[in-house]
Amino acid sequence: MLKRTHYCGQLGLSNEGQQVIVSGWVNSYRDHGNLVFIDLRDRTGLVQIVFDPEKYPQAHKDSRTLRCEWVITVQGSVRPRGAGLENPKLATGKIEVLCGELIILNMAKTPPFEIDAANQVGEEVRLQYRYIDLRRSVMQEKLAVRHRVAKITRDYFDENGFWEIETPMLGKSTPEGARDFLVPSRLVRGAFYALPQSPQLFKQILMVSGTDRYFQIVRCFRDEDPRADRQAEFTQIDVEMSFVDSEDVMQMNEGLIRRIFKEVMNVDMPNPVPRMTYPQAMDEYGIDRPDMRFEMKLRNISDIAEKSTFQVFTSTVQKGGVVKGLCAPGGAKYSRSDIEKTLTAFVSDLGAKGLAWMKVEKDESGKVLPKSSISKFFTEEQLKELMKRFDAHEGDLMLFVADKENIANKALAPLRVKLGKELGLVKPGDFKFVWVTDFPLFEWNEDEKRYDSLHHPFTSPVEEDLWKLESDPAHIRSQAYDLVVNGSEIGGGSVRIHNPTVQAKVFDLLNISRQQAQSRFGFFLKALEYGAPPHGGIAFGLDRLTMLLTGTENIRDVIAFPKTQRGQCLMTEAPSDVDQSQLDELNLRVQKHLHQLEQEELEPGVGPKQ
RNA sequence: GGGGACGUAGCUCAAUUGGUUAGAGCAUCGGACUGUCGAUCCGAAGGUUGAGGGUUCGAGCCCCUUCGUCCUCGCCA
Repeated sequence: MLKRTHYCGQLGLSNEGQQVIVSGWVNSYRDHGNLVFIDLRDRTGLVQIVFDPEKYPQAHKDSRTLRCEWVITVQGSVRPRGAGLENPKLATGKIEVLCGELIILNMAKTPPFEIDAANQVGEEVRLQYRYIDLRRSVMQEKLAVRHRVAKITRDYFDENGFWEIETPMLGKSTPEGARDFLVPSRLVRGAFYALPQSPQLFKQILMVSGTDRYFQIVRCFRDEDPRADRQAEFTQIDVEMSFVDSEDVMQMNEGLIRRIFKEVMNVDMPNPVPRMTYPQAMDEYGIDRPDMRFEMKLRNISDIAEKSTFQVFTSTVQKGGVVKGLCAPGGAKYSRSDIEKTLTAFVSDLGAKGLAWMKVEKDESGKVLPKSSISKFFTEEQLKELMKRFDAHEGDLMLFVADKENIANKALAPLRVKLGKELGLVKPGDFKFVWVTDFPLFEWNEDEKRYDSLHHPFTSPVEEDLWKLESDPAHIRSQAYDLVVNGSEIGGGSVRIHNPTVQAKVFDLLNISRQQAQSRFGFFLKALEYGAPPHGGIAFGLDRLTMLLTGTENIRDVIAFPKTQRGQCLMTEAPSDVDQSQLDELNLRVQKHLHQLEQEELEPGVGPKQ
């Protein structure tokens, strides 16, 4: 076998005159009857191979049979291309390899799509033939970035005294949080493992174990419906530290992100990273993960709205709701139908009952005032006050939602981001980092008439709020923190409860009985009683981080073998039926749906689609 | 579970109001060609219009069911 001496993309003028051996896939071929040209591809890039019948007739003859995606090895000499023959589109375009010996290692069927045009090919086909899709340089770059992030993570934590410790994949199901993926046990009949939603309790127990500093790049599983930026199977950079407060955890871990952005993107993350409290984030951005790349902050105008004669506003405020809005700079260019069709539809999909609007324009007398069908319900004084509240100028568009505060926020936050992008307020290549802190420990669950953890039940309250556990749980702040980049939460964590008494009180408030707590988390509560150090940690979403670093909005782009929205792998066709004998061993029986049975009746002997 | 978009040749897309034999580009196959680089030129082949049912003289198009992909709400401690 001819052993490779160089990667295709590495060759350049410095190799002039050298005998080289390169291997890879035929990216394209151009047969002139006389000369034959091949662009050969490996993961580093392309290089042009020339086959000259006068110099190497055998290689030339063989080269005429080559087709795209065949796998070949070429031995030849590097030579500069003549004047005017260089290809500026190719990194190796100043040279070419004159082939002396061609070895065809493998032929290939015609690929289902052209690799160079794959960015226009439907994702379904790309996922079916993922091995071909991944040959593209853009995909290989994403894989490389992901690798770089993992490598930097391991180096960084190693340098700081962390150990990478694996935790079980086959774990115990707990009813809290997301739906579990279950794995039936063969040896314990009728019992199930759950795949981990995160290694949360294990990493805390590792702190009790005296491990002191732990990290893991770990696969997690949550059986919930996917979105563009999440799927059921994902990867966390999971971290935990002992004898620390939240400042220690934030500083240590922003150091990791700082290094990643510097080394991968050459982006300097500010030091220190700006902080924002949860109340401020909700107030000004309507969401706990504010996109700080542009202003356009939300403003509460309930006080002004209350004084108007616009009933939608006044009645909302009287019922305890709010009138909140934003001012889109230059937004007056939206036509009335843009606003009332597109923007109103956008917010009503998010639960808002309507969207009030005012364009800031010059009237006949030259006065710049908000104008719309509802401006007549406001005095000129009030209109001016509105403009002042938003610092609005001529040509701006003010938009308002009147509703319960959480609904107004839920509608306005995505609207703000949509408008920010549409109005070009987001600069490409801009990264804005912020730590969001001071989350409430609980949120009230109206349906269940109890409190829910905002983060998770092991999050520690802020010490000076501890006394409120009995009297005022709704206003306890937690020692939790989220790192947000460009409106995307890339990591979150907290200082944990290490006191069994406090942990028990929290379970009480979550309406988890002592007995339930014992059966679900007994092993963990027991561990806390045997000398738990104060500890805290964080987890980063490796997939989302890689998305930011590669500039994609699709999580499947940064996962080598992703799943579709129904959790299927189109390449392997998982999940699939299993043999009856496997089910028997596990003591499982599968109940078929009616339409499945009907189909089998129609086509005897044909099972459901695999 | 709800809402939306889509599904026509290997790929990306056309196809008038429901009307003749469903077209084009790229890819593929054959041929030509002395330096191309998304080569070019000539020619050929390629279709159960995702599947099933219905309406109709007639369905890619209308209706129903179903399968699949994507986006989204719910969900995601």
